[in-house]
Amino acid sequence: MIELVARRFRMLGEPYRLRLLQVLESGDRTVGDLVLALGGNQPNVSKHLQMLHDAGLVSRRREGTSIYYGIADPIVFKLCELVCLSTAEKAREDLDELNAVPASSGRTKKAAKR
Amino acid sequence: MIELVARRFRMLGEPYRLRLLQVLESGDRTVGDLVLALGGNQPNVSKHLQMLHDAGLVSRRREGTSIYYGIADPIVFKLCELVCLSTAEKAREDLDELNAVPASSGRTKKAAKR
DNA sequence: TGACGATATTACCATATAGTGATACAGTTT
DNA sequence: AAACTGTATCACTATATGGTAATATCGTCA
Repeated sequence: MIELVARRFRMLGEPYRLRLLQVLESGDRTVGDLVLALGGNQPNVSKHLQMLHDAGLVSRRREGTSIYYGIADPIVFKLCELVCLSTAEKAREDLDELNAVPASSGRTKKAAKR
Repeated sequence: MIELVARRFRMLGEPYRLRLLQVLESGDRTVGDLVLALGGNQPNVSKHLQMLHDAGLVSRRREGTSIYYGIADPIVFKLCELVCLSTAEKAREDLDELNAVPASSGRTKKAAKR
């Protein structure tokens, strides 16, 4: 069970796949559309889409010679929203922490506390 | 930005790390505790904890010679809950789909529609 | 200070995964 | 059926990642 959950997170742990999902959020697209929208070559896009489909995150339907992919599980966006918020907050904290060390450029105190 | 979000998802895409977080949900633990609780060797556990700490998901505090790790960002559990629900649902659907093909053992109709 | 317990780091190997070019396959049109 | 378009698959390489053993580091206590 944990293995399945981890696998799902891994699907979202790839920037290109996140961008694919991001484009699909505005509506179904063909493989060609996605290649044009994001760059990269077609086999790679197909491979990522295949993985997302196997994981049940995107849907697939044939229309003539084209194949349209779409979001199958909207949970993706809830997840991304949560992670975005949390990530942004951490980034802000990291900045504050840097500013909290008003020392000059060189290694002034200790590099960190380990 | 997308890179950071993806990195965060990747942190959750490893079964052993999910189990670490699962144990930490019930309270802070030392590295030794976690080694005992989950098995595996100490360097590996330390490495995973280090990664989780770098990602801002767990906290770390020293107490004598021991180091206690704890959950730093409770978002983890919201995420896991969502993914668990969604994963379980997909598993159920997959089962239904299998049952919907009442055919016998061999390849009776088509393997799949590709 | 020297020995000890707890944790971190290093070095290494094995495996998984992403990217890419060539090619195969499916559907359409003629 | 042949040619064409769109998509999937294969084969390969490069890189990233996890597991493990050996070793270093840190804090404590005698």
